[in-house]
Amino acid sequence: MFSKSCEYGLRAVIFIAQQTTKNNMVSLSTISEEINSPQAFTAKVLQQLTRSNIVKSVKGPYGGFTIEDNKMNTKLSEVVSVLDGDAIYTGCGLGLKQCDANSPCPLHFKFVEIRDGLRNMLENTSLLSIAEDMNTDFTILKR
Amino acid sequence: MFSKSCEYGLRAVIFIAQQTTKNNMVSLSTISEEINSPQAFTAKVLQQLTRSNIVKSVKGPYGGFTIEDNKMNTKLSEVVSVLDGDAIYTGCGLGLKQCDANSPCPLHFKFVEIRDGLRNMLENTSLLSIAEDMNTDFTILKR
DNA sequence: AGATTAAAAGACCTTTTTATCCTTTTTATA
DNA sequence: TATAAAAAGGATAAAAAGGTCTTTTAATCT
Ligand code: FES
Ligand code: FES
Repeated sequence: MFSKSCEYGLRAVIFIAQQTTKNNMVSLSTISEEINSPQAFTAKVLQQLTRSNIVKSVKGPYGGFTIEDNKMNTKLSEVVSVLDGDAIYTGCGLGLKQCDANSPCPLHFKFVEIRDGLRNMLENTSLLSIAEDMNTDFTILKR
Repeated sequence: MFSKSCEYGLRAVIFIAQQTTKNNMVSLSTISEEINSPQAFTAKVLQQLTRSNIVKSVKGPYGGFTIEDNKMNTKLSEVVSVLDGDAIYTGCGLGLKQCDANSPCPLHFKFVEIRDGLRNMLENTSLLSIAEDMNTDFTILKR
């Protein structure tokens, strides 16, 4: 479904969001331990999210990653879009160069339902809401 | 969503199914032209589908690929499963080693809905039904 | 100022996926 | 039986994804 970059990125940003609700700045090494991801590779992913202004990075002692207040309502769809592009929201399920309801592939109408379901789910899920859920439910970010 | 192998495989098998309803045996070169896919690569994919007994291949002059009557009710889910495995039906959206409702990731319950929607759609769509649809609707397999 | 801490950036390596080429095997039919 | 058609199979190559390592930049604390 998602690339490894995107999986790590989502787990990382969710972890950072959750820690942000507790006012904790978290370092790369903490993140990669807590989400069980390769550290150097995760660094690359976080750089992309930093450049996209989804997370904020702070260098030096006591530095790390955090999410600014007004970014806590970032939707998961934006994170996916930054890391995997938006082919997943617009692409043809059978790989035609573009998806077009006016000359659809045989799977188009069934596929678009699923694709839109995914997009709506991601567009309606903010980092803040996930972080709040995590503080009440028992959910995990590593296994 | 799907790998290139799977996209080509789905398009190929759908094309073969449609031609099968007209009693046409189709050659690799015809298939790769009609679905606009790299011929040699498509050959590899069709070999997998042949070994999985989803399509039948016939060597020699007037040979090619066809689908036997009792295989026309093969579901798209089986084709996807052969070519991409079933991680797409069972895997965690955030990439945890396994998806488990008893210790779910923060996206689990929202993700499972989408994932099951996709699986149900593919499990309920047979080659025959797609082929029949194509004979009434205008749909395409190349662009 | 100098030492230390931590992220950013870029070069590099490895594995997997995608794709091509060429030879071999099978088979229909002239 | 020779020939041509067509799939099968193997070797290889190119591209993309996944991952590591080293150097640079920035912040903090003596
Ligand atoms: S054209 Fe294939 S999904 Fe829309
Ligand atoms: S545990 Fe992540 S989707 Fe089920």
